[in-house]
Amino acid sequence: MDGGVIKRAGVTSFQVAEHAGVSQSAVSRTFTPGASISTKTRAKVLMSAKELGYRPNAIARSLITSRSRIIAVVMAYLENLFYPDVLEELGRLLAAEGYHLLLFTGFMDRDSDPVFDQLMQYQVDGIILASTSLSSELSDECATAGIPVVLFNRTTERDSVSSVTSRNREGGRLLADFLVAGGHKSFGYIAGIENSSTNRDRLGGFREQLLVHGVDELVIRTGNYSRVEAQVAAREMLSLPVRPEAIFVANDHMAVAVMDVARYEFGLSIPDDLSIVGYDDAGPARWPSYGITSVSQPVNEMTSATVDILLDQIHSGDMEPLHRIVSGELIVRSSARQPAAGVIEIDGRCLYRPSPGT
Amino acid sequence: MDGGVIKRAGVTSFQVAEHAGVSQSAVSRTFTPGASISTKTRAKVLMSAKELGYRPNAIARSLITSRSRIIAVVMAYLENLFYPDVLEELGRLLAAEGYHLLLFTGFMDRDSDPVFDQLMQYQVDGIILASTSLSSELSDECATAGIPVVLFNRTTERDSVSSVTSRNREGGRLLADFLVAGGHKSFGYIAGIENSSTNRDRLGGFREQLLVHGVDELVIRTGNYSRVEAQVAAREMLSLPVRPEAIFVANDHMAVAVMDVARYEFGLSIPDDLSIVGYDDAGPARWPSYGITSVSQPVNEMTSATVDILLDQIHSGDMEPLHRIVSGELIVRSSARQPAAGVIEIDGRCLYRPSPGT
DNA sequence: CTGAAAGCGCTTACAG
DNA sequence: CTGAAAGCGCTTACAG
Repeated sequence: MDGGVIKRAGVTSFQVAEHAGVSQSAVSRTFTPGASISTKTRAKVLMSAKELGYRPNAIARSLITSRSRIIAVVMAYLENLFYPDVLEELGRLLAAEGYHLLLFTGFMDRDSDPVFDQLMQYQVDGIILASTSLSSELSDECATAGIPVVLFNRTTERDSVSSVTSRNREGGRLLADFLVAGGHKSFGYIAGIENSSTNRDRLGGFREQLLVHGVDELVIRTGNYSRVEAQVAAREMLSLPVRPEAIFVANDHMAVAVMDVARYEFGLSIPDDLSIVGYDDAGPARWPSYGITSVSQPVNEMTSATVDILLDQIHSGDMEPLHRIVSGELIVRSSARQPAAGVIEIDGRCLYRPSPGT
Repeated sequence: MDGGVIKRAGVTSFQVAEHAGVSQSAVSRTFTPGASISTKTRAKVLMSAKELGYRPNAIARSLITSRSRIIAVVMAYLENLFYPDVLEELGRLLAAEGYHLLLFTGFMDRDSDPVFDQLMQYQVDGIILASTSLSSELSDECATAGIPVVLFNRTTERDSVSSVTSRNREGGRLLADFLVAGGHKSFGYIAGIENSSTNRDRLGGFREQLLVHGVDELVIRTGNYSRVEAQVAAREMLSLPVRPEAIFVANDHMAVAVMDVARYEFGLSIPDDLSIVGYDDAGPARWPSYGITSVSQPVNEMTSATVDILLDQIHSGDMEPLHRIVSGELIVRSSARQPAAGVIEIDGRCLYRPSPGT
């Protein structure tokens, strides 16, 4: 099946031991931090190792220690720059702790069950699921096996996995406040994947707070966090006999597509003819040609919380699920009409922080 | 050092064998495609395996076969959407062949030597280096060890590693033709990393062909393929007493930043006041708010060439370096003034293909 | 087709 | 501190 597969010969600890005139154990101890070995023996081994080009075989080590130092990262899709950002940061954090990252992608709009077998076969020490989930059975299996799982930017009612999210509901509320304060009267929402927790919470908060302001109408179309579907959704919404004055697009990735449809297919000027707000504060939102007013999801905070939880659980063996929720800010840029009050500047960023009671 | 590390107990082939009343060898053969095993035995094993929740241990398999089925992918940076695209496609292609992807990032502007040890310890079967390289010694070490290395979107004079690139020199030439035909008289170039082959070739071709057209002046600033540095370079170039009429930015990722500086810091209208062309045909180039005229680097062709070379060499053991060069197209959009002739539409894409001899 | 056995390259009690 | 030895969970000649 594999055609002719050629075996490679590597230098082993036995060869180094022989060359250095010590036992194989001594070689192993030299490369095991904290093992008891004299400086002299260690030096001899190190010399021989260098001369022979020896490198410990991590696979053999994994087999005996039952620890691979590999973390599986399953990322639904990379099309949205938010995720490459997250991925790069996760890589950095894991590398700093001596862990390696086995990447699986392409699970947009469905759970990660199809790769579960693969990653379990590789004896990964932990699993990070970004924008994707796992069936209950598989989650439970991980818990039983003592393999921690952290959902990133998604959460679940089930209790066997941890999660790291931001305050999506508050974010949705804040955007409603912002748009109402900006004088808008009619509203649209372009949804992400409908049963994702992010989408539910952002929409929930938005709608809830609109209601507080006495608005009970909201036009909804679904973009499933996909660029192409968001375009379709935008075309539909903008073709309505009465088009909403302001649209909340469930993430910046889709908001970019929606802005382009509004500008180049409908000839609308943003924010004069139409206000658009997004979510994530992802790369393109910060590029002036889009300049999207957006609620941030702090990548650094979210990734380090993820890695913290994961490594803590690996080291403690305690599988008690943790749910960390971080706070974002409403970053004000040029894609939506601004309210008269509440926009303040901090560290060069414009934030919307309405004073309580207004 | 690791705190208390808890060992996990997994189901082994021995347990399955016992449960099924067969030998451990039979269990192994059941999970080895092509191994000689009777349908009946196989069925028994499969039942027991399912009942016990057995999964072959890929780490143990790797140790005995000297094949990890892991490919290391070292990617300089993910900030440029071209690379996440490439990464997703590589993941798809490798998964289809039963390989897994160990990701290393963060090697912008330098070679990948720092992670070399890590990836060798994991006994990877092959290495893909995207926009980064390896020192000669390490490249040679891979060749000796029989581990194929493919450079993606970078090439080298050294002969011990393979490479996949596009016709960067031709691309540079074509852009010169395009801009000259568009009536521009003065030109700028915002460079990528100066000693990268992509930068050298794009600039070389561009300059060469400008010369053919009798233009020997070219203003150059360096952006090192970084967004921030490209902004600085753009500010400098646009502040010149006589600003170039057309700028070739060495990739689309930087071109986006340059356009925003031109538009929002210098109040220039594109392409009326300034023409900009880029390279890659990366995501944002296709977004109408940028609409960058750009030479494409076909992701699918380049990634499949990369995986083909790698897997061929893994299976054949033949380390003879291969250099595959694929062709791109000049995709015409709205960021640069168009020539009167030579722009044609094919499959809904506007391409620049000057008829020979004009 | 099947099983007993050797061995992949390590770590880690155990005894000294 | 050091070495001999067991064993991690598999694959694969080898003999039947």
